[in-house]
Amino acid sequence: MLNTSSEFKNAMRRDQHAVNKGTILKSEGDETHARLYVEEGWLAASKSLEDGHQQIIEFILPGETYDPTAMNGKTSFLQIEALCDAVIAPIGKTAWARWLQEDPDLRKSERLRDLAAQARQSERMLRLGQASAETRVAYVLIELFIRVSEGGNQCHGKFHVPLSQQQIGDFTGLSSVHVCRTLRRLNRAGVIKTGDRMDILIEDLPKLAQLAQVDIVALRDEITTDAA
Amino acid sequence: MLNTSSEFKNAMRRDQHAVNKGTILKSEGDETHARLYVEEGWLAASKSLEDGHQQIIEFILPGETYDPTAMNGKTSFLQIEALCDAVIAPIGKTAWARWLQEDPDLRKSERLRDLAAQARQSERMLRLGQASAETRVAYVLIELFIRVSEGGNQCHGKFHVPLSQQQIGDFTGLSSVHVCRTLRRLNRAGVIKTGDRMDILIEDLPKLAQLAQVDIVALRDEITTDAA
DNA sequence: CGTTCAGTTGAGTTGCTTCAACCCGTGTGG
DNA sequence: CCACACGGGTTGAAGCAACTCAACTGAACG
Repeated sequence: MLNTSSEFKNAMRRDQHAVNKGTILKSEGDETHARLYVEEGWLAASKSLEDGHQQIIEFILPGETYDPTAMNGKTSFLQIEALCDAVIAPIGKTAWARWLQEDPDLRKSERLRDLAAQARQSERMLRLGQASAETRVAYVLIELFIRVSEGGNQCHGKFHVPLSQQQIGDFTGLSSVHVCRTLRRLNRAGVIKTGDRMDILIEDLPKLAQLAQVDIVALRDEITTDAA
Repeated sequence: MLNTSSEFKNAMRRDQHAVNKGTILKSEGDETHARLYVEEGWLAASKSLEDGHQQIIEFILPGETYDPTAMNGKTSFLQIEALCDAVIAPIGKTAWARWLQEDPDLRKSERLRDLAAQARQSERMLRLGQASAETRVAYVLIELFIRVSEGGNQCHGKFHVPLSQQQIGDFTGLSSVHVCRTLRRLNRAGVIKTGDRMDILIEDLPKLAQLAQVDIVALRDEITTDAA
C-alpha cells in the first residue's frame, strides 16, 4: 500500500523490532524518528484525562505508518501502545526528510494518507459527539472492517480485531459494559456474530451500515488510500 | 502569523470577497482551490448525520487557513459555513502548489499548522468521548481564549466569540439547553462572566483550567503556531 | 406593537454509567 | 492434578447526567 522506492522498503525492513502486547512506546526525549511503521500487530494512540479515563484517538494497523511528533519536536502529546504483540520499524527524521525530498510518489501518498486519516477523525468526532451507542459501535465495526480488508483482503465480512470491549469503549466513548450490551443486541438482531475475543462476522452489512449511518462505498473512498 | 512571501500575501488580498453570516460555502464541483484564507470573521467546518444532528469539527478564525479538500480531489466531505459576516480569499490549487514548491518557510509553517490542528482535534476527541459537560464547556472556552489571543492580542481574559449556545453545543456534543445551564453554573461560581451574545470574561483562569483539565501553558504550546 | 430569535428555567424522561455478582477459559504453582 | 487466581465477557439493579419538551423572558427589528 505504500508503493515507494525499494530503498525505503529495505530500510524499514532493516530496523524492525518486536514489541510485546501492552508495551508503551515512548518517542519523547531523543525524538530522532519522524515516523513509525507497523509491520505486524495493532497499535493504539491515545490521550488520557487526570481521572484515568482514556480516549483512543487512532488505531494503527499493519502496513500503516504513524507520525507521533508533537509541536516543536517536543514530547509526544499522545501515548502509543501495542494492543498485541507487534513488529515495528521506526524511521529516522533525516532519512525520512530526504526520502520525502527525493520521491514525489512518497509525497503524494503521504498527502493521501493524511487526508484519509483526517476523514476518519471527522467521522469519529461526528459520532462521538452526536450519535447513539448503537451507531458508534456499528460505525467502529464498519471502519475496522474496511481497513482490515483494504488492499483486497477479501474476507466476506469475517475478520478479527485484537481489542477488548474495554478498548472499543475507549475508542467509542462508551463504558465496556455498554459496549457489551450493544454488541449483544446486534448479535440478537442477527446483524453480526461475535466469536472468541472479538472475532467478528458481519451477517447483514447493509443493516449494519444503516445503523452506523454510513454509505459504505463513499466511506471506503474517504477513509482509505486505495486507488481502486 | 503566516509570515511568508509578500507575493503570497498580495494574492490573498487580491481575491478577497465578503460572505454573509449563514452562507454555506461549497467547494465541490470545480474544486479549483486548495485552501481557504479567512481575513475576517469566523467559519465553522461541520459534518451532519441524517437525523439532522451536526458536529462542528473545527472553527476557522481570522488569519487562519483551511483545506477543505477531500480524498481524490472529489467533493468536500464536510460543510463550511460563515458564523458571522466574513471576508475570505480562496487560494488556487496551482498557485498554492507553486508557492509550496518555492517557499520553504511556507512548507514549514504549513507543517506547524497541521500539527497544531491535529493536537486540537485530539484534545477535543478526548473530551468529547470522556469528559463531563462542565469539562467540555470549560475546555472550549479556554481553547478559543488561547486562539483569539494568539499573536499577542492581550485581552486580560476578555473576548468575544460570535457563536450561539446552539453552536457551542454542536461543537461540544451537548444540547444548547445544557450548554446554557453549564454556562450559568460557571457564572454563578464566579469562574466566568458572560455578556451579550457570547461576550466572555474569564474571572478565574486557573479554576477554569482545572475544570477543563488542561495545563494552559502546555496547551498553548500544543495547539498554536506561536514561536514564543 | 407584533414577531422573531436566543437564552433561561422547570419538569419529566432516558440512555448510559457504576457497582456488583457471576461465568468461563487460561495460566500457574503447590 | 487440583486449587486458585486472573482477565474478559455478561447480566442485573440502581443512579445520575444529559436530553427533550415546553413555557417564558428580553432584546432587536420592521
